[in-house]
Amino acid sequence: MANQLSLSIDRSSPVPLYHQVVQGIEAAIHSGVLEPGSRLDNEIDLAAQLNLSRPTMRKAMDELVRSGLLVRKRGVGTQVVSSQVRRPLELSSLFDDLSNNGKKPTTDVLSFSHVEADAATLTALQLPAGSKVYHFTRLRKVGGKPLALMENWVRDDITSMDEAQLSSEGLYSILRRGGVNFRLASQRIGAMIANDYQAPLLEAEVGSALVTMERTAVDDTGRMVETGHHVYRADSYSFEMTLVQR
Amino acid sequence: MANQLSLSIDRSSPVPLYHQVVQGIEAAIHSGVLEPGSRLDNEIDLAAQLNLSRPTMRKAMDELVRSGLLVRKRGVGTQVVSSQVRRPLELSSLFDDLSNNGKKPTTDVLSFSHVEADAATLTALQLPAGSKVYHFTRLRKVGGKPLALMENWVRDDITSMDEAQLSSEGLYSILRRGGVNFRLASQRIGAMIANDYQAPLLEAEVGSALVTMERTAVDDTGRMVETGHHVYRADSYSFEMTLVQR
DNA sequence: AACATTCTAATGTCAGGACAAAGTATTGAC
DNA sequence: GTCAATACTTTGTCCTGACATTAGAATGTT
Repeated sequence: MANQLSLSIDRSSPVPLYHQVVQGIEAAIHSGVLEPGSRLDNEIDLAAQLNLSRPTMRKAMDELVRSGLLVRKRGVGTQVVSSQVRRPLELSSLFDDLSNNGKKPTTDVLSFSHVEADAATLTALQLPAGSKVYHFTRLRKVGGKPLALMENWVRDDITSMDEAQLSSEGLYSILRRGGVNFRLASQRIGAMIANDYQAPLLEAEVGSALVTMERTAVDDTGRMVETGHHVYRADSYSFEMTLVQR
Repeated sequence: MANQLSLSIDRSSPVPLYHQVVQGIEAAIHSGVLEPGSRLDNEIDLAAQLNLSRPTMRKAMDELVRSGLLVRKRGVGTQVVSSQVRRPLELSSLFDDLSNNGKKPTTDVLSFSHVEADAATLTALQLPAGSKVYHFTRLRKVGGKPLALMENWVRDDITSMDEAQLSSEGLYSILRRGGVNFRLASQRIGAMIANDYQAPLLEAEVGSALVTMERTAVDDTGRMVETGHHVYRADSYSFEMTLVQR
């Protein structure tokens, strides 16, 4: 079962060794060098082949198992699962997702204000009473076709923003440039019926199906940075994810 | 910053040390002993306090960071994020989820057959032409109220099943007892409008919003075990999850 | 007082070793 | 030939040790 996956490790590179291994195996799987179902060499041999220690090799494989590309079984070995399973949902904005897929998203800023937060927003962002937030509504289109209607509230003590920025790039890239390091987000996905306000904007019929998402994002200092309520046309958007059993 | 979280580690227990630490810290966070925003002692001290090595302590904290309960920052320390963020979506059945929350779900088996798989199912489960599968439709109720309408296809070369089993327990517990070790599932969540068939069964209006989920589950040998198409009443169900930045 | 430099504390990465536990395959007894 | 006991392979857990990197505080210089 010697599956020679000729990876090359660059010890002078600033990217961690285990991460180089992760990238190498990912590439091998996606390119078809490692076929679904094939067995890898055992951890010790693999580590020896790459002149790495076993813990480093294990850390790399841990990540691949977590992301669902590999499957391990004690006493048996490690197998490649199906390469066709999709990547797990990531912490990124819709704008980035679309851009990365070669699409050209555009944004219409329907409203923009810098106002005192209402009670619900204060709770969601855990802000003291009287705090001000940016509040805006955007319509995202791809190829001229409306895809998503997005309402967001962003705390104003991190970076300033204006309408022009929002219409030319994604919210998350603005915030990242403002020094925000996102760490996690909790979100809820559901469904609703397009109402009189949403339907014309999304160029859909009143009563057609929409996917809803509510999200609150937290940065590395534990601050709640942003909360939003988005709706997507159900005929052009859905959430894909991979769940991994621990 | 000595945050005495008096955990006790049982070295004779079969549960791994790092997992005992995970459970202990989780409990401390949920019970409020560790408040959101508070800083933990550094890894080395914590390990010393519990008479553990640093790698073991780190592995425990890694898991907590991954699940979104802790946030680490190099040169600074480790903080508790927010106790109110929910646990990530897990690989379990709706039946288990409801049971664990103290609900009493019931299941009506609307149809059940053991037939040759159609083309779409053969593809989804990656089976050879002519394979037979179990195909059934179930209606799940909680407190007498319909919640979900579920259509599933299960390969028949793992365990046999019948209508009676399905009406008394969840699909996943049947499969687990049949020796299936689930490893991962890929799923897609979207929305649709209730049609003439779905609406009366779910006791909803035709045209009301439904959350849709398509899922294919893979076991530890890489076999596609089950695929299904579920719809949920949007007014009583949504998917909650936590995304963690890697 | 403002700025650059140095120091310190904490997490991040990596090594090498040891033993435990779980499956699988082999061997042996009947 | 069948079944149970044994050996082997592979992953799982845990340890000790070392150095790198980063963020922030303290310090010194201009």
